[in-house]
Amino acid sequence: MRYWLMKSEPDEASIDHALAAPDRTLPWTGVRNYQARNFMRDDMRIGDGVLFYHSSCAEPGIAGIAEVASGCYPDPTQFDPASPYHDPKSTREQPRWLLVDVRALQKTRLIPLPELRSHPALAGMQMLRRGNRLSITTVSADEWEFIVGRLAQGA
DNA sequence: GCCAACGTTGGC
DNA sequence: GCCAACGTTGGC
Repeated sequence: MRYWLMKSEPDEASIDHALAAPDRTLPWTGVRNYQARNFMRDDMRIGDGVLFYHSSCAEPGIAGIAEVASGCYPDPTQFDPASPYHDPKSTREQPRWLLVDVRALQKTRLIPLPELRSHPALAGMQMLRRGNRLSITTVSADEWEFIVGRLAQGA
């Protein structure tokens, strides 16, 4: 069992959107970075824990807990010329981009980015590293325990 | 809107 | 393969 942090812009897909979706599950469309794709392809397993992070918004931070709900499969938006995620270099025979389904488990209180940075226990978090832009990053078991078991209380 | 940091592209 | 130019991310 591994743990992940996945960024989403709440205007597009917030924790509330996920909780309101059928089976509380959203296809995680739009990943267009090879390292993030490879995490989904090579390392994610169904049932892995996910910290649902809101980015590019007024208050960025962790907004909920989720889980990986499917194996990876081609992201259909890459084939859609009308989609902002369209990739003309991708074909159905050889798709470049993959996604997994993510099932929301619970909304937490919003745990803001500055609060995450303030905890020495989280100093090594991949997403807190300087200049990090990856939309999917790894979370250690200790970091998961600290965030889910401590910071997320009082939701 | 600014800008630091990083990834990708493409000419050579 | 190098690397400059360009595009994107994302916090502030």
